Amino acid sequence: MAVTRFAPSPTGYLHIGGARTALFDLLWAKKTGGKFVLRIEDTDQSRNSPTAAKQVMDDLQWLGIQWDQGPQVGGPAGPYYQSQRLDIYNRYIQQLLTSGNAYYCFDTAEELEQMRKKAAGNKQNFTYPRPNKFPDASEVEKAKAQGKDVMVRFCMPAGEIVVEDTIRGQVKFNSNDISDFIILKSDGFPTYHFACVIDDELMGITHVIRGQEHLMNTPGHIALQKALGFKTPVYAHLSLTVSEGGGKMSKRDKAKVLKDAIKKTEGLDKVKLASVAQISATEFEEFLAGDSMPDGPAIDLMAEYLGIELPEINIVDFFKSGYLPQALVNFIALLGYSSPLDKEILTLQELIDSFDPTRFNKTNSLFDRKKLLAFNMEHIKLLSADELLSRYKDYLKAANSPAVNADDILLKRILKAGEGARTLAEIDHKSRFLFIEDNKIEYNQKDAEKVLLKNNGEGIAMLAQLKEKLLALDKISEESIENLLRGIAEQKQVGLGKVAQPLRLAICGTMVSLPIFESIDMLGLKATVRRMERTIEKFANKVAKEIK
RNA sequence: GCCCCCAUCGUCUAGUGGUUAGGACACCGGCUUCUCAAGCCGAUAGCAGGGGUUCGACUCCCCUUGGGGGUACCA
Repeated sequence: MAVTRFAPSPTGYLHIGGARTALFDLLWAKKTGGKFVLRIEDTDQSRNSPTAAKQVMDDLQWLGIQWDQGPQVGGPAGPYYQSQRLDIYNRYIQQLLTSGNAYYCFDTAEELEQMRKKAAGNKQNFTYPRPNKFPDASEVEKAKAQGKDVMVRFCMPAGEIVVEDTIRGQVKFNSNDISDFIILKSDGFPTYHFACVIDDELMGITHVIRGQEHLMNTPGHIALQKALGFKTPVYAHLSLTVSEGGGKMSKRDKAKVLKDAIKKTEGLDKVKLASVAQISATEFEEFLAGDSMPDGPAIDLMAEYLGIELPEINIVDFFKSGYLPQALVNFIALLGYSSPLDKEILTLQELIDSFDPTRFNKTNSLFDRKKLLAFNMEHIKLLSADELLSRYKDYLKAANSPAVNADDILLKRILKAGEGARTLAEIDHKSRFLFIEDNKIEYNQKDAEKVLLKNNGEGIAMLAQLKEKLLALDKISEESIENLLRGIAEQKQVGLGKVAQPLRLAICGTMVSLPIFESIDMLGLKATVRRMERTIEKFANKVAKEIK
């Protein structure tokens, strides 16, 4: 019976790394018949956005990762927002202060910076110089009166600390390397290290599953647990997901692509761009110049304005690109973990039922988008027609597709005709022609050249003949259209392509669409003919010119 | 700099002293084909390097190299 928790800090959308951690939290809890707790770690007043917690929860739910205890659903150990638990933390701070395991300090950021520089100059790892005598109440009062910042640090005990990690085995740390870290900030909020230890105990968390970036924090947490008389949970530090460029996969990957694009764009209106992104000119310049990155939607807003595509990092990015949550869940579950089942395409339920915590591996993994695409295709095939339809409608809405208002029957036909697509976006793009007015079709010049104009305009000639025969058809159906087109091809001793491609170009403007018979049937005879006529009209004189 | 983690095909991985080192995705070739996909068939491809231990190392130990993480009044 494992009680696990996912503890995001609400600074933006849920990203792929967080989703993976949450997934394994869920798998572990469900497999053992335990509970999965969601806790919002909003102890950084400057970085938390009020909407982010909601976004994170929406994303989790979209993925099908539902928590048993936490915001929206409640539970025995609430509240589940850390910002609402300040009085609890304060009680434990007092306990530590009284027992001599913590002490006040008053350093400014500048003073700390100086100490760090000095340590670096000596090629030494910086650890906070613990005072021989801890400041007493009167000194605290004095510091407060002088307007100084007051923080509380944890007194790191001496000796070796061993982390027993399910994935990594024993990892040993020397306490001398670990600084007396701050547990209470000058704004009265606890730091992550403190709040998480308190809450894990109070919420009965038995298994802490988190990214490897937290491994170094663990000895400090264990020391804290000992000082407080808490139990130490089972730890499992997950290998990280890295991106092609190397480095932990994060929104920095998006920032990099965006920055490069901005630098390449000539005559760019930077003031306008900053305003689009809803950031100040200073923030914008800092973003361009260095490593700083605006929080929130700024990066996506700029990319949208510039019309460039950024790599998907956040869960919503994948949603908007036409991925299925089932595919995403399946894919990230197989990063740093392998299923005991002898297949790779797995449902969430299969993942839960077969979950085996000994099957994690220690190596970082690269997020391979091509493989995700393949998984997505398989999961599209796995869905029932109704499930697919429902997902597709959600997608169309998110993608602002003109197909949003189409009725279910048409959408189902499109979905059927689009079988084999790798993303919902592909299906949408291949069927956009159905939702454009006849006279708004834009022709791809290269494609038109190839199928209409080449060989003295044989494509145009084909269209003219086709039009007559299509009109003569007494009953239009996929079958009758297919028979007609195949008949013509046979009669003329040419491949079906010679007949179908000009037709496709006439109705879609491009050489890529859903299969031609279905396409025409869905479009309808009248619209098809109108588009053919328009195409003939538009290109006939070009053919004449070429013949000259 | 210091601390910590890691190392099997291009990628995700199986493998726990004796295997023809297996699968999936990608790539390449072929078939199929009304486009893009899809489908079918096939091929190429891997134990980072060096020392040990052992009758025997992909597997255990050490070193080197490489990659990653941490080094905040962020989480």
